[in-house]
Amino acid sequence: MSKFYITTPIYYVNDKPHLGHAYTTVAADVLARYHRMIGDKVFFLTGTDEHGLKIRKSAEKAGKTPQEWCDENSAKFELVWDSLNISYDNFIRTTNPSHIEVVKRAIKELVEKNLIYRGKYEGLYCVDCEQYYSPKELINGLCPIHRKKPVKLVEDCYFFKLSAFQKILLKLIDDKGLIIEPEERKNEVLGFLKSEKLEDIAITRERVRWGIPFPENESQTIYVWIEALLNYLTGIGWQGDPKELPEFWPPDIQLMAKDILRFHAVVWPAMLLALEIPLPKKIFAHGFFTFAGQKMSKSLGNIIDPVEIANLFSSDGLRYLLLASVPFGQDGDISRGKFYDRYNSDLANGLGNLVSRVLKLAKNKKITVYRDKNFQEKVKVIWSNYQKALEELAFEKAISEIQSFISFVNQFIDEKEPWKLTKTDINEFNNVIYTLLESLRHLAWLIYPFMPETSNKIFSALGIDKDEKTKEFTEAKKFGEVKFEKISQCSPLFPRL
RNA sequence: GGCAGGGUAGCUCAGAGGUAGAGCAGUGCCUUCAUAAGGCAUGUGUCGUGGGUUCGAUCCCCACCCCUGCUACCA
Repeated sequence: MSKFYITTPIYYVNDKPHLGHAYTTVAADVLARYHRMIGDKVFFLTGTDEHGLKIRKSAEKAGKTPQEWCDENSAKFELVWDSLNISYDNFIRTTNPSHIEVVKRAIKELVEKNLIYRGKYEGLYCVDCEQYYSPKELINGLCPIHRKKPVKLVEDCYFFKLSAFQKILLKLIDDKGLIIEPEERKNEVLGFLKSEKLEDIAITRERVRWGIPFPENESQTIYVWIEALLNYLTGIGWQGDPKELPEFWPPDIQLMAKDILRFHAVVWPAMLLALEIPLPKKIFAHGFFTFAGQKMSKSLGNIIDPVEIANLFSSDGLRYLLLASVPFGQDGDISRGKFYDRYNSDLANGLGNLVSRVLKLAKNKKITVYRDKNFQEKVKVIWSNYQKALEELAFEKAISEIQSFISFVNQFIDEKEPWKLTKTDINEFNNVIYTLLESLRHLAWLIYPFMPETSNKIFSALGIDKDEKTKEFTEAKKFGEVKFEKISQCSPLFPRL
C-alpha cells in the first residue's frame, strides 16, 4: 500500500464553475477513487483561489465585501463538486487564516534565504482598470477595455530570484526528476527554458489591496499566483517549516489545464527548490475542448454549466462522457449531440442494457459458484490493460477496455442462449448465469472510479455488501469465487435518451 | 519569424517500410433474456500536395500547402 496525493488547481472564485473546471476535477476524482480502490492511501485536494484585484472589483460591483463574495462563490464550487460526487479530502480556500499564516511564514523563509529582494516594477498602467498591461496586451497602444492610453508607472516591489533556478530546472525536467506530461507539453517547457533567459519575477503588488500582506512590508500584498501555488502545501496541513512536511508530500500527480502549465512547471518547482522542499512527481496538463466547434468563453457567452449537462445525462453520465470523449492530454470537441450518441451507445445500450438482461436472466434463480476458465483469463487481461491505462492517465483507453468487456459478455450471452438452457441443460444454465453475474461484479469494479453511483447500484443488485466491496482488491479481482445469494432487480441504470 | 506537434474511412482516432485498421454512424441478415436493446456481415478510403531514396512508402528524405500549440512575468 502506498500513498497517493493528487491535486487540481484551485479555481479562481470570480468564475462560475464550468465544464472545464469539471473536466479537471472529475479526472482527478477518477484517479483518487481508482487509487483508493486498489488500496492506496489517498489524499485528494481541490479548492478555490480567492485573492486579487479582479475579485475585489467584482465584489464591489455586487455590493459585497470581498470576503462575502468569496464565501458565496467558493460555495458554488463545493456544491457542484458534491453533485458530481467529487470525493475530495480537503477543499482549500486561500482566504483561510491558516493558509494565510503559513504563506507568510514561507515567504519569510525565502527572504531569509536571500531569494527575495527589493526592486522596482515598471509598467504601463490603466487607471480605470487599476491594472498593468504588457505591451502585447495593448491594442494600438491603448488599454483593451477602456481604449485609453495607459500611463507609465514605477512602484516598489519585491522580486523572487527565479533566474537562479533555470539550470537546475532544466536538468530536473530532462532527467525526469520532475515529470511533465504529456510529452509535447514537456517539450514546450524545455524549449522555453532552453531558449529564454529566466527573469526574476515580481511577487508583490503595491496597488492590490485584496491579498495576503507581504510580511516584510505590509503596504504590499503577495502576488496571487505565488500565494495560490502554496495551497498544495497548506492544503495538506503544512505549517510552514520546510523540514517538517506533511505525510502526503510530495504530490504524485498535479492535474491542470494546459494554460497554467507554465506556472506549475517553472515558477512552482523553483519555489519548492528555493524552500528546499521535494518536488511533485508528476505534472500533467490536459487539453482544452471546444463545445460544438466553438471555443468556450465568457465573451461568446457559451460557458457550459456542468450541472446542466449532469441533469441531462446524470452525474455518472457526465463523468463518463467527459473522459470518454477526448483522449486525455489532447484537445477535443464535445457537444450535446456527441454526448447523446455516446450516452446511448455506451451507457444505455451497452452497460445499462447488459446489466438489465443479466439480472433478468438470474431473477429468482439459485446460482452456485462456477469458474469459467475462459472468463478468468479474459478478465485478467482486461484488468491489466485497464490498470495500465489508468496509470498513464489514458482514461479513454481504460474506458474502451470496459466497453470491450461489455461487448465480450454480450457475445457470450448470444452464443449460450441461456433462456433456452432452462429447459435443456440446467447445469449449464447455472454456469452461464454465474459467469454473467461474476462479469457484472467485475464491471461494477471497473466502472467504480468513473461512475461510483452506478457501480454501487450494480453491487447492491448483486447482493454484495460494503464489507465485500472493501476487501483486498487482489481478492476482488479473482474470477469465480464469490457467491451470489441475494440477486435483486434494479431500474434501468441509463434510460435511453 | 523561431521552436514543437499534426494532416489516415461520414465522425473520433489507432497504426506501421511490403500494397491500410478500431469504435460510432449507415446498410443487410439473425435473435428475443434485455432499455425498439443484442449478435453476425459489410468500407473500391488518391493514408495533405509535389518530388526523391528503395525491389517496394501511406509509414524514410526534401520541398510546399493547411491546422494547432508555445514564444513568460495577463498587476
